[in-house]
Amino acid sequence: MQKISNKTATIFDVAEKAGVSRGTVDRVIYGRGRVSQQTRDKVHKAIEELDYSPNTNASKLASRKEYAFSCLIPEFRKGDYWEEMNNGFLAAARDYSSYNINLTIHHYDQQDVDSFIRESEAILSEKPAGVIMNTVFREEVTAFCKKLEGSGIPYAFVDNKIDELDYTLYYGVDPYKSGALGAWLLTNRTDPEEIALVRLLRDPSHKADPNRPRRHGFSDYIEDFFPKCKIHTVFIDPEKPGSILSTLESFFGQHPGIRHIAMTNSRVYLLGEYLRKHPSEGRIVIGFDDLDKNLACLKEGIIDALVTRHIPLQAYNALTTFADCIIRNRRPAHKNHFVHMDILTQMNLDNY
Amino acid sequence: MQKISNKTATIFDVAEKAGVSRGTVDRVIYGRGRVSQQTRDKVHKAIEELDYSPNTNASKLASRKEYAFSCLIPEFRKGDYWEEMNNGFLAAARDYSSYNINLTIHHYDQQDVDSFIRESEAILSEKPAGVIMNTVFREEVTAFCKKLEGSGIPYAFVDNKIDELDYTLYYGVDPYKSGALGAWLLTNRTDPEEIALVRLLRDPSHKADPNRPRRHGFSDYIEDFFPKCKIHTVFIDPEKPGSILSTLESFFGQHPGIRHIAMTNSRVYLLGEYLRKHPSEGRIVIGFDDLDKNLACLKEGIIDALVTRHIPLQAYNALTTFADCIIRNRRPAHKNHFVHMDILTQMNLDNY
DNA sequence: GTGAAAGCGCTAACAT
DNA sequence: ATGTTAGCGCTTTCAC
Repeated sequence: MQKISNKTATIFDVAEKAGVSRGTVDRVIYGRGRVSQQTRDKVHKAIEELDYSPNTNASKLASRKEYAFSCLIPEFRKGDYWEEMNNGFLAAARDYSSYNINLTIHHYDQQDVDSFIRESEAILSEKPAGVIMNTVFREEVTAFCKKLEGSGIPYAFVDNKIDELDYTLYYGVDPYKSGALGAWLLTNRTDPEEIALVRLLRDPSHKADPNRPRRHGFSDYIEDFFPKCKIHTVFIDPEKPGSILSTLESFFGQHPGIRHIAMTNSRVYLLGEYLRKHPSEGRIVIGFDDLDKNLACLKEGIIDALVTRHIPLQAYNALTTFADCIIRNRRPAHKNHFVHMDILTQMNLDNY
Repeated sequence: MQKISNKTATIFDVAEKAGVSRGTVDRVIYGRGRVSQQTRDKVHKAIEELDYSPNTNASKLASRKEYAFSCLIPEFRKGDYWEEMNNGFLAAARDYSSYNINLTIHHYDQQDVDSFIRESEAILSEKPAGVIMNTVFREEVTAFCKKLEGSGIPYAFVDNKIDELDYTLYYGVDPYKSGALGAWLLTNRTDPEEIALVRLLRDPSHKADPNRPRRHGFSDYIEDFFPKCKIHTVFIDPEKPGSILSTLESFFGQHPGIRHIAMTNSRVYLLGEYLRKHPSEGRIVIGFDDLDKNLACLKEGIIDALVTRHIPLQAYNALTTFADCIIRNRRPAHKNHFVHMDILTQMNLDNY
């Protein structure tokens, strides 16, 4: 029999033991003011001896300082990947509202660098307590981050990152590994001779290619394990949904031997119409991310597996962890928080 | 651009708007006392109009009532399944200590019904605010729950449940489905002709067989999809680790054609020695639950996949959700909380 | 550099 | 049946 009860020490106990006031203990813990080294030591000693840890409820309740966070992510349409992210941020902001957090989410057009620059300038003028963003435009993100550093504003990355920068926190999967996992799933059942990698046609002028690491993880895996396998790339145009079916019919007409199909972006559901119209025994289709439309395809049985993680949860955790760091004036326990990748199939689709 | 800020209404605002005192609002919200229907309506109206929701930080902080929870689960050795569960409960109790929760965990011997009865009697005499347990001994659990109902003590199940009983909450996977998922994983790569199902030899007198539903899910799947496949059962004795290797060598010596091996309990790591000593190309081994030892086998590559979920998290969520219900005097949003089943392979083992 | 004290929003015991 | 009020443990402003 084990008993857990709960007479935890309070800040008052620490103050008493250290022979100082509660205010001083608070200063020591969070580095909120100048405290003499001597008092600092006494307080740390008392904390240790009492095994004190702050009551977060009281802390949140009493905290009256306002923290403004800015978020800079791609704009989206209903059901898109970034809508899920957005929802996660909103949920975090709501749940942390008792911490006096407010969040401003800025959206930019992934096809338009200028929109990114415009929004990032807007954020700078807001002087937020912290910024959280993804890193599609490498160069511009770097420039923005340097400015943030200049203003002493900490920033965090979600989904992808730029290793060279001094970010506070990263939350996301290892994209390269996720690509490899997708390749494994695709080839687990049967060895591939030819693979179709379906990609999204994007405006050739735009500079972002956020899925590159994942794609490389995918193709490296295939090259390593199936060196004789040929990967065919076919582009479909998400802006012209009506064209997708015929593009695919024409492509697969020319490559009748392909049984393995993958899409390394989040929109494998775009294949739905084609797959439904051309059922094929022994064909395997994999995709990424748990968009509702993707899950529906999985359920329907026209795609076989998804590599994903809880998107909103990732955003939620990123913001709350980042906020905790800033409020507590701390660095995070882990700077890089790699998120576990889930494998989703028809067999374990429920309750996700 | 979206802005989320946070001027949430307080209980004071609600009281003012409804023209009553804060105490009354509290009574209405949590049904803590007698309030006239008229005031009740006024308060509900004010809550609605202000979109009020209680500040949980303040709530937890102010709550001084003590809640004693009792937990009744199997005893365990280091690294066992139930140790993980136990850890989850402990973590929940710690995190909720500011809610004045204390937890008493009772352990019984899964081989010994009497120990279960003894511990359950002890719990009854403790008169806890709630009891959380698993349901290995169907009959005795039922009797115990009836007594709890008689004393007005709510109870929750983890891991498995007895549908007929009036439990407050259940947290766990659908065990039947988890078995089917295991079977799918086992047979995904190659069709099986013969399967070895390795089971634990247990004292024949003991009444518990907690893995039966999972085993049935497993075998039903195989029968459905591979009707010609023969499932061989072999028992190993976990109490005599030294005997396992020879048992398996003898068994597989007699069945040299077997390439598919499954264990539907949590201890697939017990096969480690045999698998390591007898490597075999094209053999597939699957197991259940993310015990550290199982994960090590997965990493080593001697087993191929695990079906699992975050065990401590499941316990954690079960206790915290249950406690919330009791403290708030509410029923849970979902009585049955089916947990998602994760597929773990070498490819997505990291960061789990 | 440090202490004192007024809240934060809520609960629960005590009044009425 | 409803109002009043003293805390819960912490933050933060204001004094010194």
